[in-house]
Amino acid sequence: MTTGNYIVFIVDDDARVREALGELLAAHGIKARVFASAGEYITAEKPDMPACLILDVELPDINGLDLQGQIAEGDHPPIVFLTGHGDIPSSVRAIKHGAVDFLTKPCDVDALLAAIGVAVARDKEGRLQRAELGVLKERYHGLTPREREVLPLVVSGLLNKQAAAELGISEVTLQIHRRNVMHKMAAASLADLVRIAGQLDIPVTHSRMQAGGDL
Amino acid sequence: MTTGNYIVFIVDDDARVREALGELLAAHGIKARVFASAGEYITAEKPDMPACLILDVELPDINGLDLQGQIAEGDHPPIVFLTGHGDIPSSVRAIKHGAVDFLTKPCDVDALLAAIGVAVARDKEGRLQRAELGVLKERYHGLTPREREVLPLVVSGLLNKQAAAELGISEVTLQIHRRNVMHKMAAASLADLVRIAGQLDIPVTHSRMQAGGDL
DNA sequence: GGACGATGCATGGATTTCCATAAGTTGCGG
DNA sequence: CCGCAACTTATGGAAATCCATGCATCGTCC
Repeated sequence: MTTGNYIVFIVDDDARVREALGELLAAHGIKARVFASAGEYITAEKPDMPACLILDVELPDINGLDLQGQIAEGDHPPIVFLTGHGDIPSSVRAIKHGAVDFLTKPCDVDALLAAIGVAVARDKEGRLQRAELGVLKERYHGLTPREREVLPLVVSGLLNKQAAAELGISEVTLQIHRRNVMHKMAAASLADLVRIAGQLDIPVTHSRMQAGGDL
Repeated sequence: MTTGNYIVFIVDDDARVREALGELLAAHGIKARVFASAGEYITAEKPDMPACLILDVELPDINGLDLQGQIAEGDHPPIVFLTGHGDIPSSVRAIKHGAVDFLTKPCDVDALLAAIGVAVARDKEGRLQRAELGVLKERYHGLTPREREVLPLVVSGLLNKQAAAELGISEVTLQIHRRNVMHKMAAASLADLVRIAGQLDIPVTHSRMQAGGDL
């Protein structure tokens, strides 16, 4: 097992719960940081590392489920709900929105630790994904407007000739744009570029359909 | 709104519930078919159309959640759980495993109808996806063993020369295989073939990395 | 044995892509 | 005004791909 290089955020309005959870995790060598309210959690400076959020549903300022919805937009650690007065609709909503688990107090320690493990693993995976995608987006950002027009045509499978006609420029010019795109996107081949474009959700605007070559 | 061309399967051991649900759906012009047990549902001949499965957790033969696990392997309609004695862990497990909703009796009619709507929409989408993927798999199945070796090399971005060397055959022969693959897979371009290979989860075994052409 | 499909190789030409070199316009900011 | 970035075009040769035609071997099935 790799070193547990991660942190667990705990948001609960009950000081005793915060203390108990903190000690429990500390006893297992897990770094933790507690917050008494949603607002406190949101405004706090959080370290940039794999994490997991243990969230109570009943909070003094806003509902835990609503907090889940609010932070759903940006990057946020996977959530494990831990509540004393949970009901089925809440749990359903929580899981539907991506929560790792929905536990009720008092909860099984093993179940909690397992949920934390899953959440952290998911976060690590997610962070890797976001990092990779971030690199691609950065490269895409470095393209000139014209190059951003060329890219979808190329990955659609158009010939240089056809793509050039589409843009109303000469084939030679398009070839240069295409070359620049390949370089800037660090694609080793057209196949690579197609996959990169797929990850960036670049739509296939034109396709080179001709004869219906069925089997 | 398109015509409601779908059917709702109801699995519940309580005859009164079956009857009530059947009438409720009939009153809304929704086709339904009832089953008294999981086994009855599994063995029954079910029409091939968009559907949705309303499932009770407590069944005479096996647990509803276990049934969900069993049919998870193959194609099955999205599940809406409807139970009288639900608990949070059950609901969490159900949703985690892909159930559309987890409702408790007596349940809100609107909620049930909404869940059915979501489930049917999801099934329609899923059927489309499976149909497309099925066509691709069929085409892939039509490839010869050698062609199935050539495909991953080609979509990895290797030059014909390199791919040929990889297989220990001449470049000419590889070109022929490549051509056949394109035809059989009905790919209009290499870009197309790369996307198709992606849908078929064909791994990129070799890549043509050379100079680290960073920005 | 013969038909058939899979695999293999070759030649040759048309098309396309890849690459470098050279050079022109436009528009913006220092 | 000068530099710079973006966009544009041209020429020319090397490399790769696309395509057709022809042919050989091997194993299987009828």
